[in-house]
Amino acid sequence: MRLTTKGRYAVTAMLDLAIHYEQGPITLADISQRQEISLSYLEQLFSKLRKNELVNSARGPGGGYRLSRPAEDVAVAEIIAAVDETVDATRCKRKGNCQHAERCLTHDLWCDLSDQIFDFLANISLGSLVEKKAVQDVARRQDNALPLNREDVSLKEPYVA
Amino acid sequence: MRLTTKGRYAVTAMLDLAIHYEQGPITLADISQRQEISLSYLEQLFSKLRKNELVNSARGPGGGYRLSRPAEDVAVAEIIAAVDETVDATRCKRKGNCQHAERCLTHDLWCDLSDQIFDFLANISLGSLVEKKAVQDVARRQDNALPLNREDVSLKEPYVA
DNA sequence: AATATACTTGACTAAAATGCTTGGTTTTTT
DNA sequence: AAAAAACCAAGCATTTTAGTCAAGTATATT
Repeated sequence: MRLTTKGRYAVTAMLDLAIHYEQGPITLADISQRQEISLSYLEQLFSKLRKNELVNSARGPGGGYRLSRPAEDVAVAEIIAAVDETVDATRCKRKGNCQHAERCLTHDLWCDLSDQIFDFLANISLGSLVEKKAVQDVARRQDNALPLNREDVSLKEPYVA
Repeated sequence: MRLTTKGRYAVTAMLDLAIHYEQGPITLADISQRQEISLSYLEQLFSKLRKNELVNSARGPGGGYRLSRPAEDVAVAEIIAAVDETVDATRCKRKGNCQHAERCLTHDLWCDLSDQIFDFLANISLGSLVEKKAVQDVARRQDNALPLNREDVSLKEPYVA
């Protein structure tokens, strides 16, 4: 299983989209500021998310990204798979050729673990995360810290990390 | 969760110890040949395993390493924790200060996942692995490929990777 | 039509982690 | 004494990570 900052960033960004779904297309600049992820890194991630049809994009002023499905139908496992390409704890990509042409001593153990992790993440949807109180609290804090709306963009000061 | 080759190597080496427990102290050179892990890397891993009291060492000819407890009482999670120092999927080491002084949007998700992985690995003992047929088959293959005993070391040819 | 805004692509890179290697030293047995 | 093993420390080459940067292309507003 590859579980790196990349996958975490992708899930965080997708959750941000889910939370602000009502507000129409969300720009990467907004996500960048709220979640403190560099804009160009987000661009890379969203390129993959779009190719995996997890988000739709709209160009031009007023554009941005939206979830392409209801948040309830998007599993965390899908998001990580979309950006990390693999959800696997073995070294042989489950082929069983870890030691020469054959399997190593612990091959089955890592396969079982991979299944376990995948099942866990496959059964958690963005929708279920949005409903959690802890998530809502953090989202409220982030929105208050950076209260940007399309109506009063002029009010905001430049963001400084 | 850090689940790298390091942790996999450590578990594999410990499983090798468990399988050959009857044969008295096992040298790292034996493990290195059977499991195809470099000797000096094994030394580093076993330094940590010893500090965590998972193995006992004996120096000098006829020396080597043994499990310090019955294989049934050694959880895979302990081994990985001993060499990787952490079994954690969050970026903040569970402190909840992932975003400035506060928690990030997905903090709880990664905490839950870490717990899940830890529970899985905490409930698998070396003993339960030794009993598995797949493991026994691989072990038999490895022993046949490199039939070194303390009695006929002179028979073996230099190992070539 | 001009412009602002948004997305796309690809090359590049600093820093960290990984998996070793080298070169020793001690300790114990024979 | 010689050999076999554990023990230790420093360094290193490669790969991966987590981005940045630059130069675009596309779209919507005005």
